[in-house]
Amino acid sequence: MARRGSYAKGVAKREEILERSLDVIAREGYRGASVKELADAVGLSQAGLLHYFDSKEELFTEILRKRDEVDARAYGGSSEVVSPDGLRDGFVGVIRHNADVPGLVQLYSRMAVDAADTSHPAHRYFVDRNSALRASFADGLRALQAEGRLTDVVDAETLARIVQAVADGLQLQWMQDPSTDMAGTVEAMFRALDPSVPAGDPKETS
Amino acid sequence: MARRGSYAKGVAKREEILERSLDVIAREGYRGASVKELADAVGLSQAGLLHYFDSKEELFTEILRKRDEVDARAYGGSSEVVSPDGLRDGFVGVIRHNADVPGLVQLYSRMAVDAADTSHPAHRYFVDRNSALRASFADGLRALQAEGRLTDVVDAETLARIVQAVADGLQLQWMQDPSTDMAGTVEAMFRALDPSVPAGDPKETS
DNA sequence: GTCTATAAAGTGATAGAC
DNA sequence: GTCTATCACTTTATAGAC
Repeated sequence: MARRGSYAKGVAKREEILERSLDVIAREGYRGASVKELADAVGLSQAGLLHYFDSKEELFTEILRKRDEVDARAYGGSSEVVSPDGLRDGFVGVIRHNADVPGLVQLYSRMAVDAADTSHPAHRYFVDRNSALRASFADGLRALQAEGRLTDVVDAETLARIVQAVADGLQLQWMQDPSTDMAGTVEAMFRALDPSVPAGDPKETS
Repeated sequence: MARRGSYAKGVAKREEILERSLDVIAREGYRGASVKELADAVGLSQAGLLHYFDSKEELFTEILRKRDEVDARAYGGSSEVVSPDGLRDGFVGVIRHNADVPGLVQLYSRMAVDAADTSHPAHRYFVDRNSALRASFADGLRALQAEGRLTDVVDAETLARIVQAVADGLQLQWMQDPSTDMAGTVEAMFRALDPSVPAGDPKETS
């Protein structure tokens, strides 16, 4: 950001790098990859890649941002006003999709841990993203509560926090054991929190 | 493990190292600490510390094990047969305690990500621990279901998975923003899943 | 804009003295 | 059992050629 190469061409190349990086990491995985590894995969030298980013940490933070951008386009969860069901389905859709891109899940989780440090470039990214995400969830969940399809024993903000925690926590479980059904479990959670579902007939998860 | 120094004295020293490590990491935090840093903190040279462990990864895995051992003793969640309420309260107790040991939360989360790799020494630790934990949860949750204090719309195994995910996911949120009320949110979750709680009077979280 | 080359600082692990 | 010393690498970042 704010680098002198921020002219049209440089920006385009930057975007291209981020998109290629997403692709490569999604396919080939991320295990604390070095700048050099990513550079090789992207077809640049290490120095050539870092020409576009101030540091490794900034580079990987931007990759996460780009991923959100792509996901938002594909699953429409961010800018538009959508129905509560649309938001819920988009959320589940992203989770289902995540099972196909293990490297990105790993990158996200790893960065989430590293960014606990307030001086990490991704710290602000996570804080902002999480609160925006939760606010958006809370709106959708409030609407579901109003329709009687979600418990109102707990306020929507707290439920949003819980929903987000489930999604992140399931990723950790899934990384250890890829047979974990992330999307199915999230759907089960919504069912469990839906007072309009009749008791006593536990449905199968998958 | 299985090192020739497995005589009484060596074992005792090993235990002492692990306990000191827990203490130091809990207090001073863990940000991908090196063996040397930990060695200094524990009062040994790097080589002196590694004399007791085969590798860095094994060392940190053992620290996690020791932590479970300590927590199990303090919050009695593992070996004994306890009431469903005891198990639930122990669980919430551990979570409340975790807010006082940020370094351990960070170590745990970091290792959970790294151990996604099946060849990581902690991989088996996490797989075993998670399934044991979930089995234990499932038992307790089943009992709660039988008493009508927990939804039976979803089977106990899946609920156990959800509960674990919430705990792990909240840790990530809390690391980014320490004002996150992990224990309170978990309690809210149990309330939200309790069909005997009357609707319509959302209680405050904390 | 991209490269090669290199700096500067770690890392985990091991050999060997004591 | 613990230390010092050192090995063999790897890492990010930067300087400077082209």
